Amino acid sequence: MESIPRQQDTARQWMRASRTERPVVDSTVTIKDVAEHAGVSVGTASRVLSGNPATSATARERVQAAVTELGYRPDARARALRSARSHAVGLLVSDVRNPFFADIAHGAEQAALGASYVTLLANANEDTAQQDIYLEAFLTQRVDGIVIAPQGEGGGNLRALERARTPLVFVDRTVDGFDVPSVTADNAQGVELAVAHLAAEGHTRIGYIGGPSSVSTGRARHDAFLAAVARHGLDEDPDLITAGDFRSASGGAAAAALLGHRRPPTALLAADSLMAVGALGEVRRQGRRIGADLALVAFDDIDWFGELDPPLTVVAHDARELGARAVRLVLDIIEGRPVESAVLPMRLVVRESSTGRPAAD
Amino acid sequence: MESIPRQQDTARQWMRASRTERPVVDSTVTIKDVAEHAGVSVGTASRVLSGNPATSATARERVQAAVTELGYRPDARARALRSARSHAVGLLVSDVRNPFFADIAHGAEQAALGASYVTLLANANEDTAQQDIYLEAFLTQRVDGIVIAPQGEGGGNLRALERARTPLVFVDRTVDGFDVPSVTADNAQGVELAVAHLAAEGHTRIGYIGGPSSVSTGRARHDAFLAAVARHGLDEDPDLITAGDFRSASGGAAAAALLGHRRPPTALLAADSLMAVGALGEVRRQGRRIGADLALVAFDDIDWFGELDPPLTVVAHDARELGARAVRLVLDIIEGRPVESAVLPMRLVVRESSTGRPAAD
DNA sequence: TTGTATGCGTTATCAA
DNA sequence: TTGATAACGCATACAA
Repeated sequence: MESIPRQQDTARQWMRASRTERPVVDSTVTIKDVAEHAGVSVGTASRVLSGNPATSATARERVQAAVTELGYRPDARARALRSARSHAVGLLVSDVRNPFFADIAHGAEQAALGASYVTLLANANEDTAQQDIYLEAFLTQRVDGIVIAPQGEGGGNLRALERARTPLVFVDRTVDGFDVPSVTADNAQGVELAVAHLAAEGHTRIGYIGGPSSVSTGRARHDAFLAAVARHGLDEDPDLITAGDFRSASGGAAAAALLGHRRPPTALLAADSLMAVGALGEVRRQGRRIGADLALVAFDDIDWFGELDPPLTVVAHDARELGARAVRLVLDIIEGRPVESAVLPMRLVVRESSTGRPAAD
Repeated sequence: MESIPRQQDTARQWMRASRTERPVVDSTVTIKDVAEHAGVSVGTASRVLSGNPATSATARERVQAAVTELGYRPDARARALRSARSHAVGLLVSDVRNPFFADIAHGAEQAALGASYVTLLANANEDTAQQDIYLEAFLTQRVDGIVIAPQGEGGGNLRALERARTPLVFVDRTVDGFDVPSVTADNAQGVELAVAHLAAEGHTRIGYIGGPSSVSTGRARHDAFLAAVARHGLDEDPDLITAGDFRSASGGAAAAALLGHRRPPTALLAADSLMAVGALGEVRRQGRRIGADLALVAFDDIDWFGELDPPLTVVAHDARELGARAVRLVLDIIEGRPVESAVLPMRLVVRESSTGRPAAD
C-alpha cells in the first residue's frame, strides 16, 4: 500500500512528457533493491557501499555489479539523516552578480569539491531579508557548515545560527559582536597602498567612493581612507567623501557628486569594482577621460579590468583564495581541527587609469 | 544507546571552539521535543506544522508556542525522505563568473524563492567533468528538478538524468538528441539584427568571434552569421571567421588573428560578453580605438557594458528572465502542469562602439 | 564476514 | 480532532 502513492506521483509527474523511451529503471532504486539483486543482505550492501572493510571480495563484486546494473544512487538525505553528516556546506554571498563574489564562490566551490563536499550556493542579493531566508534554508537542510559574506548588523538568523551551533565562517566581511572565525582581506593596507600611490603621482585631492557603513568592509575602508589621507598630508575635505552601496549606479551618482564640487578631486578611489564601473560611465558622460583628466583606482581585481580602455589600476585581493580558505576553515571546524582566522594581504596593481601612461610591467 | 554517538559527535565538533556562551538550546530540537513541550502527540504537532486543517485552535497555539520557545526547525531531509519532495531545485550553470550566467542564476533563484523552493547552485566551470560531478550530486540529493545550461555532447550523467526521470529543463543552451523542455534565446534573430545593423553602417567585412562548436549557442550563432552575411551580400571570407571558448582570453586571441590578416575586418561581432572584453583589450593593445577605427558588437547585455568607453553595442537577451522562466518551467513539470518550451527574442541595443557617435536614445 | 534489527526525524494511515 | 504506529532509505550495534 505504501508504495502506491509514490508511483502515482511519479506517473502524474511525467504524464504530459509523453516520451517514447524505454521505462528502463525506476528512479528510486534503493539499497534494498541492490541487496536483493546481488543476493546479499542490506547490511552487506550498505557496508560495501560505504567502504566498510568488513566485506568479502565476492560481496563487493556482486554489489558493485548490481549498482551499475540498476543505476543505483544512494539517497544523500537518508544517509545524512542516519549519519548526522550531510557533507554539504552552505555558501551565502552578498551578490552573485558582483564579479568579486562570483570569484569567491568559485574558489569556495572548488575547495569544497576537493574535499568531496557539496556547496549550496545562495544569493542574499545585498538584502538582509533574503539573507535570513537562505540562512533558514541552510538550517533546515542541516548543512554541516556555513560560509557567509554577511549583511547588516547581524540580527535575525545570524544569531539563530550561533544558537544552532552550526559551524560558521565569515568571508570577506565580518559582523561586530560575533566571535566567528573569518577570512578577510587587509582593507587598511589596501587603502594605504592606493592612497600612497595616488599621492606619489602628485594628487592631493582624492575623491572617495565608499561602501555602505552597514558592511564591515565599507567601514574599514572608510576609516583607513581618512587615516591615509591624514598620514600623507592630503586635503582632508569632507566633500571628497561619498558612500554608495557597492553597486554600479551608486558609483555613478557618487562620481557625479564629487566632480560637481567647486574644487573637484583629481583622482578617484572606488571601494569596489561595481561602483568603479559606475564612476567610469559618469566620467565618460561628462566628457572627461580616465587616465588623462582624472585618475581612478578601484578595489577588487576583476579579470577584465585590465582589458578596459584604459586598463584600471586596482587594489587586488585574491577572491578565489578568499573563498577557498573560508571553506577550508569551515571544514576544519566541522572535522574538529583547530581553526585560525586569516587576514589576506592586498596588493596594488598599477595600470594606466592612475598614471595616464602604459604601466611599466 | 543510539543517541550517544551523536552527542559525542557534537561535543567533539565544538570542543576547540571554547565559546563562552550559554548552552541555550541544543541544535537538534526535534518534533518530538516540540510535541512533549506542547503536551500533544507528535502526530498533532506534525499536523500543526504542516498546516493540516485537522487541528484544534488550542493545539495550534500550544505547538506554535513550543516551536518558538525551543527554536525548533524542521529537518528538511527527514521531511523530504518521508514525503518524496525535497522542495529543492538544482541549477547548474556553465560558469558563474560569466556575468551572463550570474544573471541567469539570479533570475532563477528569485523565481524559485517565490515558489518557496530552495536553489542549489552549482558551477560546471565550462567543464564536462565537473558538470557530471554536480549532476551526480543533484541526483543523490534527490532534488525535485534540475535546470541546466549544458556542456558538451550530452554523454555521461545527462543520460543518467533522463533515466532517473528527474524533471529537467535546459536554459540558454540545448543538447542535440535530448527531448527536454528549454528556455532559450532566438540566436538566429540576434545575429541577424547585429549583422543588419553593421551592414547598414556600411561595413562589408565583419570579423566573427564565435563560441565553441560544442555548445548549441556557439553553433547556432555561427550558422546564423554565415547566413546573415550571405543575405546581406557581405564578404564571405573564411578568414573572417574565428572561434573561441566563451572566455576572455580567447576573445583577445581571436581579435589578434582577425586584425592580423592582410585585409582586416572593419567591424567585430563577438558571440559573448567575455570574448568581447578580451577583444576590447587586444584592440587597445594594438593602439586602435573601438568606435572610431573599428566597430564592435557583442552578445549578452551586461550591466556595465553601457558604462564603458565607448559604450558597447549589444545583442541583448534578458538573462534574468531566461533563468526565471526556466525555473518556472521545471516547477511546471514537478507539479504536473503542462509544459511548453520558450524561445525568447533578442534585441539590439545600439551604442557608440558600432557607430562612433553617441547613440540617439 | 554476514544478517537482523533498530533508529535517524518526519509524514501519513488508521482507529479511537 | 487526536494518538499510536508504520514507513521513507540508510548505517550501525549486535549476534551469529
